[in-house]
Amino acid sequence: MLRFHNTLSGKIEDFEPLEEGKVRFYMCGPTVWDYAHIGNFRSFTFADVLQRYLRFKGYDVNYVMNLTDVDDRIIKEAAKKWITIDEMTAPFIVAFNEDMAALGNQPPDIQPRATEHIKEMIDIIQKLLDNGMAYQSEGSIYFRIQSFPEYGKLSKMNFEGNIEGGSQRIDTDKYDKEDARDFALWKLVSEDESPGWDAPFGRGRPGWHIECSAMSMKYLGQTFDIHAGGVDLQFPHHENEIAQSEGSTGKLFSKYWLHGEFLKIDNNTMSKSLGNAYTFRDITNQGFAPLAIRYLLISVPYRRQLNFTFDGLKGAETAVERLGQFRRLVKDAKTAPGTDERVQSFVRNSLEEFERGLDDDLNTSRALAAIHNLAREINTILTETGLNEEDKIAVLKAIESFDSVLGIFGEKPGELLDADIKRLISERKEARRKRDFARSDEIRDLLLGKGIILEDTKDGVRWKRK
RNA sequence: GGCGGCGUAGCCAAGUGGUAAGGCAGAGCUCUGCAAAAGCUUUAUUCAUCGGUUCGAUUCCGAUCGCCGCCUCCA
Repeated sequence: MLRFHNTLSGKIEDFEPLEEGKVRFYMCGPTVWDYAHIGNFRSFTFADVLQRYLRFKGYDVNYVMNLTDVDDRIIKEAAKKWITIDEMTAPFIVAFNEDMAALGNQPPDIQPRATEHIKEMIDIIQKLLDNGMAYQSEGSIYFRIQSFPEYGKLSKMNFEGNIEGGSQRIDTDKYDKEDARDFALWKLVSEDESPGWDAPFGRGRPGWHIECSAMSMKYLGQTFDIHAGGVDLQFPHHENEIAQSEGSTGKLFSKYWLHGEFLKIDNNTMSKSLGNAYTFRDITNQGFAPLAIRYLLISVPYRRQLNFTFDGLKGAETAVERLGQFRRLVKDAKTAPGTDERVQSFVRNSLEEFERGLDDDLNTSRALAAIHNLAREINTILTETGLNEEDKIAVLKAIESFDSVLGIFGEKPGELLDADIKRLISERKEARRKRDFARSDEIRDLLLGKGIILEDTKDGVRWKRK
């Protein structure tokens, strides 16, 4: 039974989708005005693991991740450069999707863009105006928080005490709002100002939060199963989404809310001023494999902060190599017919433990431990007695199951060797047979220079790329 | 100031009211022409500190210290 920590209740809950066998899942995507940093990619990678795991469990999943392509920063940047919003965001959208693919994250079923859903936003705002939950002030439209008593149910913040006694004062005079907490749904822009969209309540542009309400409900319905995002979005973004959506429909917005923690870098805050707000590209440019980054990002369960270090990344690289190697060893293993109950039970146990781990609020640490334990056990058998045919099939099937969810075994060993290299390998084999080790080593060095590492095993020579 | 999270071996970390998963690094061994790979063994009388509850706490409660996040704009 799959269980999640639901931010809404603050508790671990059994997962029961609204509709049998179907899961409607919305993930808050990136703001495409800059390269996303590695903390964001951790959230997106967990969304991917969740999405994959739901499918693994047999659910029919509709997975939506939006692109935020309109906000004040984008508008200002675009204006500064005298380009349109589309021109401004296009390279970052391309880069984001490239990075996601490199990280092994599957594309969402739908990737809607805010700028293409202005009409849906206007409709929601109109409903809120009609039912008195929004008001116009100086041309802009604000959400009236007083009209939504449940405000704060997600972030569980005590606004009363905070505003009066806290050190964080809100200067109400600064705004033309009835209540300091009220937030903008629609911001007035003048006729000549760009960009702007015409709405029955005046030309303007959307506030930040309204886009996710509009896009999630359009593609998933007024009530859907899972809404996820990074912790940074919990307040105010998600709190406001709930207010707008439930205010306009009168129905529950999302049943489960999941929030992924960011990371610490060397036990420190990740921040631009400290110079450690790495983007995915910063890290791959240092030569680290995307697969190792993926492994590191999911090596700690999503609700815990991961301490990101380059030492840890090197460790992840080794671990990932070992797993890929494990699959290759099993695949290449010569087998005897038949089956061994001991192996079959190793496989069963590790699959069970893998699922138990992921069922437990997506505990990827547990799932990884199950995989490593199987790898060790099978490796032992491989060197000591060898695998039987049916056991080999079972092990490979288990690996495919693990990989379909976590995606950490890397690519299948390719048959990318060109004829030249193949010829050299067979020449070396012949040299070794004649015990001409000088020539043998010469060839090995030659291939090493081409980035091919040769290893002699009892089943023959094996190669891998550097 | 308010709210929340965390502090487990050299490093990254899982976990539980009954005595510590997994990974990386290190050490020893097996195998090997050499190397590599792989395997095996090994590495926390102890889970920030101090009290309390309990037959028993790393796990529950309280305090202290340290780290991280949110509470303001913009997303």
